[in-house]
Amino acid sequence: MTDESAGYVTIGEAALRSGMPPKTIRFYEQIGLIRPAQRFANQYRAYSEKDVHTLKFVHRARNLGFSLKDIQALLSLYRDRRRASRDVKRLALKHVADVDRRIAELTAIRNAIAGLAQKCHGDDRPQCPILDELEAGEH
Amino acid sequence: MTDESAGYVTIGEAALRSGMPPKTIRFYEQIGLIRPAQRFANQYRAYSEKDVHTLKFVHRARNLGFSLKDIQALLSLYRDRRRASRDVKRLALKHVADVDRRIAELTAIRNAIAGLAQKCHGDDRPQCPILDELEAGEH
DNA sequence: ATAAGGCTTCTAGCAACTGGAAGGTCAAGA
DNA sequence: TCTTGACCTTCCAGTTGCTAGAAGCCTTAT
Repeated sequence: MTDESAGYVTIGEAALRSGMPPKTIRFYEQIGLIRPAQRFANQYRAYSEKDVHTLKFVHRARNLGFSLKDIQALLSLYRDRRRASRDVKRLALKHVADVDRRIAELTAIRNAIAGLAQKCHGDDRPQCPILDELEAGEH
Repeated sequence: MTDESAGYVTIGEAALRSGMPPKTIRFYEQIGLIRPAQRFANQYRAYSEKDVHTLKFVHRARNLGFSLKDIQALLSLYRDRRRASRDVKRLALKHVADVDRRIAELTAIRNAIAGLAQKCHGDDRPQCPILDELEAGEH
C-alpha cells in the first residue's frame, strides 16, 4: 500500500478519521452523495486530506440530523465560493422547523402514553386502562 | 357485494372505519401482524365488526408511535384474557423511555442548529458560521 | 506456504409503508 | 347491451439510510 501519491489513505483510515464506517462511505459514493474516490494502483479507494475533510463534513451534518438530500445541498453550497449564506440559513431553519414538529409530535405521544401507564396498576390482573384506551379510543 | 354473511364489509369500508388505508391493511396482513381476512364469494376481503375493531386498535397503537413489533405484543395481550396488566405497563413504559430518548436527541440537535443559524447573517455574502462549523467541527 | 486482515464487488435485508401495473368485479347510466 | 367508473385482486418496485454477508483479491507477517 506504499503509493507514490503520498498523503492518500485507504477507506479504513478515512473511516477512522471521519467517524463513519467504510460501508457507509461506499454507500454514499454509490448513491452519488460524494464523488467517486480516486484509486490506488491496486484498485483500493484513495482519499486525500480534502476528501477526508468532506467526509467529516458529511458526518457532522448527519449527526445534526440533516437528510442526505439536504446534505447534498449543503455540500454544493460548501463547495460554491459564490454561495449566499441566505441559502444555507434557509436550509438550517427549515430543518429546525422539521425537528420542532417532530419534537412536538413525540411529546404529545409521550404524554399520552405516560398518562395511560400511570393509570395502569401493573399487577397480575388483566384489567388495564392502556388496552382499554387502545380498544375504545377516546380521542 | 350483497353477501349472505351480512355485517361484513370490504377493505375500503374497513379502511374508512379504522382510519388506515387499504394498502396498509393488506400490508399488515401480509407480514402477519393481523390474521388473514375472510373472503367474500368473489375473493374480496371481508371484515367483521370485530375485525374492524382490531384494525382500529392497531391504528391507535401506531398513532401512539408503537412499533409493529410492539403492536404484535399488544395485540396478543389484548386477546389474552389471562394477561397480567404488568406486561402491558412494562411495554408502555419502555416505549415512554424510548420516546424520551428520542426527544432528548432531537432537542440537542435543534438547539445546535438553531444556535448556528442565529449566528448566520443570511445575506448575499458567502461567509457562513453554519458551514464553518460543519467544516471545522468544534464538538 | 499460509493465515490474518483489509480491501473489492454484489446481493439482500431492516422499518413501515406507498405507488403503480395488470387485471377481475360490480352497479349504474346511455 | 355495452361501457364506464369505482372498487377490488396480486405482485413488484421504490422510499430512507444504512448494515450484514458472501465470494474473492491484496498485502504483510510468520
